[in-house]
Amino acid sequence: MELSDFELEVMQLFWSNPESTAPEIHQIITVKRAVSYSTVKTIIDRLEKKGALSRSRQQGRTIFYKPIVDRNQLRKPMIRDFINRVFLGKSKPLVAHILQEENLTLDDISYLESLLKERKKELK
Amino acid sequence: MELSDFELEVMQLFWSNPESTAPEIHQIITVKRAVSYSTVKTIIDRLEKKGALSRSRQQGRTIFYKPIVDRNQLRKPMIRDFINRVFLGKSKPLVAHILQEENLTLDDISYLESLLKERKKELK
DNA sequence: CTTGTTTCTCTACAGTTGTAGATATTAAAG
DNA sequence: CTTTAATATCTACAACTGTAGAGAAACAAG
Repeated sequence: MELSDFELEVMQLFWSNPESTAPEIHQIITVKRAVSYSTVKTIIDRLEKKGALSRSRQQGRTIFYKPIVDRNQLRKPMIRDFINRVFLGKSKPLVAHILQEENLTLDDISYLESLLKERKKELK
Repeated sequence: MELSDFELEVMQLFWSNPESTAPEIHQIITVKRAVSYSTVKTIIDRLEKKGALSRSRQQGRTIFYKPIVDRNQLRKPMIRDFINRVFLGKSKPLVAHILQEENLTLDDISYLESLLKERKKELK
């Protein structure tokens, strides 16, 4: 499933708030930046057409939508694609960059260390 | 600097082969998939217009281009952007996914472990 | 009921992207 | 020199994307 930036942004909101309406999503986005209701509704329509959302129920005129595709399911190919495009397919430099440049708490680090330990065990 | 997928693909080739010509780049891409010379040249023209490439010299009719923007310099905002779009700004789940799902050698793991150790030292 | 408000539907449009043909121009080959 | 091959330039176009207005339809309020 191919999603544009804005489509993905809207999907994120649906994943965080399943069973939402177009006005609600519009409301949330409006807090951060100005965008008209029409625009948001258009994106939702496109997501519906792409099969990423579906109508779950209706209250008066108002339509409730819910995500069809799973967040983690989408993330997987997106990560692979990103690594391919930006890092020539090699994941190590991406991880290295993040470990060096991005904010991580001590807890994060411990957790990631434990993941590495796991992987190491499997490989040996 | 905003680059499309294809533009990025071409830039990758220039980063790997600085001082290349349009026919050369076309040649390389053609090995993997069919695309006409025109198409490739259009992308190169756009990259030049965006200031990502510049003409370095000419041999007869043939123009040599070289990358202006730096690969790592571009990667940085792209990673941030990706984390924002796909992971709501949190880098841990991205790293976690890669550590669990992507191919890593024992050497990769040791290296990443050492990076984590570094970060830990700084945080304490 | 009438009127204002909310929400939906439909249509539109400009910018970007991937795609490539037509044409011009130069270099190479004979 | 003429012909051929290589390269560059210019133009075009359909699909996708972000953007939103106009109008319809239905609900809420008086």
